[in-house]
Amino acid sequence: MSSETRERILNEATELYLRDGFDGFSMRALARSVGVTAPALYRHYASKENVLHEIMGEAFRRLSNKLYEALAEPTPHDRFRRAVSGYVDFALENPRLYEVLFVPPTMMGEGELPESVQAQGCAVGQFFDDRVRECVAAGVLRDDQVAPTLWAHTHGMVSLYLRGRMAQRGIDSPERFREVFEASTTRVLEGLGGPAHGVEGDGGDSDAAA
Amino acid sequence: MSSETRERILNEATELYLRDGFDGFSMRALARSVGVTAPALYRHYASKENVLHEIMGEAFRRLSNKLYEALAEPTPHDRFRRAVSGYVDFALENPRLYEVLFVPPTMMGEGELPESVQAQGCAVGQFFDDRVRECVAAGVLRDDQVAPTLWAHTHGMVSLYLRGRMAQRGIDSPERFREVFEASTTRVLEGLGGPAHGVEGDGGDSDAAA
DNA sequence: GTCTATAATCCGATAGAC
DNA sequence: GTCTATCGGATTATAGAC
Repeated sequence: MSSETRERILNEATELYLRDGFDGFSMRALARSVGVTAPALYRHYASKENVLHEIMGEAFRRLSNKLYEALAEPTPHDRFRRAVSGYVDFALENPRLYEVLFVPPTMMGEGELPESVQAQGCAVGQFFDDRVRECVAAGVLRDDQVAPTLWAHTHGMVSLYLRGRMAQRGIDSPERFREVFEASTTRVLEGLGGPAHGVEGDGGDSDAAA
Repeated sequence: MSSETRERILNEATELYLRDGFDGFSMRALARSVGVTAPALYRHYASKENVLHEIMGEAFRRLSNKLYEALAEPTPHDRFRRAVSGYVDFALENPRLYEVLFVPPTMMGEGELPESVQAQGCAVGQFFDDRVRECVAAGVLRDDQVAPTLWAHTHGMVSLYLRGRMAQRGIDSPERFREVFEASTTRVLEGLGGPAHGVEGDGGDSDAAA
């Protein structure tokens, strides 16, 4: 069946990318891994760029699965915090998959992203928007404009750490990074809302403190 | 002279990268631009990877020059805000130079960065640390732990915008982005310190509000 | 010492036979 | 769907001319 082969190719492609990185990834090596010759791949994927886009889609899918675990938590605040920590977990445990999510268009070819992949990217953004909206409704966050702020802070911290740009400050291990990240997030959250400042959690909706 | 040729090669390499991006960059095209044959380049640079590292160094140098303009401002707070806005200006006006600063190691080859380039990266971080420390001394910011927080927020916002990850929220023009970024930064700063919350600016040290 | 010329090796992608 | 054969182009090393 066609989609079966496609799937096997994508699995091998993902593993190959995870093992050898971006510049070790070639259609010929992929063909060797799959056990066919290179031209056969073009029956399933239009181009190398196309395969890379699908790897990106796969990465989004895995990230989404990780994020959805947060929905098991009981309160909006817990769901939000677990979504953020799940996001960081994913990035630290799968740095290459995380990197491919934000690769500059310059490096993946000039072509547009397939709609399906773009939709998966939007879904991740939407997930955070929903978590934030929940928190706003519960009085934990001040307003729903903070979603980009919080996402940017999280992505920025992870991104700078993964590129070793924090080693100069002694932040050179995952453990140390988590400490710094938690502290930074708490700092940002305290300012961004919660009963401490703007919103009175008079209803006493349980999960107030960071 | 040797270093003269090296410099000319680097200039051409930077222009070529700016024009054609990462995957349009090749040693052959570079040689054509310079006016020599490809193998001649290897007398001056050990590899393509080496040239890319030097482009990264050049990008850091230009960013530093932009940042240093902030030192012309009179107060710590003004210097800090202008450093941040200069940082954003640089990123929006030179998106490809900004991208090369944070390119994943996976995509530039496995080799380590030259020490000189790494030092230039540290210098940028140090510059922000200094601006923050100044602000702490002036009572504008609460403590100097916020430097990574602010840098991460700034880099995260810029990075997500440049990758089109904010278009889904209608943030698809530089003007709109600047609005959102300013609002987000102000939000973060209000929480992170200043007379409004933690620190009383009783001395009334002039530059208090964002 | 600096550059050129040649060549080995790999890559992406296509055409056409089975 | 897969193969063989092949094209055009890229990186990189080596050998030799100025």
